[in-house]
Amino acid sequence: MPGTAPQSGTAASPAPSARPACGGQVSHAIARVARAHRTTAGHLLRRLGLYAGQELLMMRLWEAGPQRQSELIKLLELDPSTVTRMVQRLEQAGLISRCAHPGDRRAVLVETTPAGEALREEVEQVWRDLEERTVAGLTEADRAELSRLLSLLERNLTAG
Amino acid sequence: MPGTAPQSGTAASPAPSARPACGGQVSHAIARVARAHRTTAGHLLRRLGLYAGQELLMMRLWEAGPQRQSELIKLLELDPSTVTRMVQRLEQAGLISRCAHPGDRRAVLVETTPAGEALREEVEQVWRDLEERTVAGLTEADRAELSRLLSLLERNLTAG
DNA sequence: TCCATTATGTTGGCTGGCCAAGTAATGAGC
DNA sequence: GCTCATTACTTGGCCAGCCAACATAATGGA
Repeated sequence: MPGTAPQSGTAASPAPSARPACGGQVSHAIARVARAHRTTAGHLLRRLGLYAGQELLMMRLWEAGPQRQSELIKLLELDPSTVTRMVQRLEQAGLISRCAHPGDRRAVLVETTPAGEALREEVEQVWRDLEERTVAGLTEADRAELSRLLSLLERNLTAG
Repeated sequence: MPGTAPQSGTAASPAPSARPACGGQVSHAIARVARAHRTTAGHLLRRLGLYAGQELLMMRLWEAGPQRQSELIKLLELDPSTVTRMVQRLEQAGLISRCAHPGDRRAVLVETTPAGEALREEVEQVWRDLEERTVAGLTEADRAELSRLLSLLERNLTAG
């Protein structure tokens, strides 16, 4: 019961939100970490004129070059409608351009503009900073272990 | 300046064989796991008439009883506007009710309705299922290690 | 050749979540 | 009492992301 002495004070010696067993130990932790992570990324990216999530699309284009939207959807594992709108906004922002696919009139080819290309270094720097900040204080062994465990979780959660 | 060098001071000894480390090893993993986790939770909750995120608010109310909105904001670490709308929707769904705080005419007291209370067991079961599914195949030691590492990440990311 | 199936993308509608700006009530200081 | 900062909450606007329904185009089979 949280009713016991919620009166702030000095008792907060351990972790701030000391939340003993309330069912979803790891689940809660994942959710909290992920939100903080996304928020941090969002703040860093906003100075570049991007919103969290958009940088992943740009990164794919930088790495793999012009692609059809369907390819981006597969790679990013997003809903088609999400990518459609993201592409629309990035196009309006002048960072990417769309053109018809020669040979498949259904498809849309997406590619970066010079302005989009110009962001590459900064965005990659943001991600390096973010990663560094995220795993600060962890040993190499810790990082490897964390990657291993997260991979297991991802397999668990994408299986069904 | 950052030229073409692989950057990063720490040696990337772990083979970047298949998935070339594009900067955010852990960052990417966190993002992917969290999205899968949230999506899974969303699917499970939808059968109960809830959206991902709403269950956390309900859980707080179940555990701590009627509360002012400002308290929920602090506990959930959400933006005030987010909570306002979440509360509006949950009220419209008949799961919670709002009433004026006696003694502070600014504040709003939020409490569960019988319909909201009736969801408690099912939602808690969903979270148990979700947790079980998330950490399936991990040993007790793995789970403890994962919790420890995630706590460190959270501290890193909420520090700034 | 024609038709059903599949692939590609779009729009509408709904949510969580944030920021910025604004209203109303409280409380501290003078 | 009066002023002013703080607190509590709301609204408008914007984004990511999902589902459902849709129109178009390519493909495969009869």
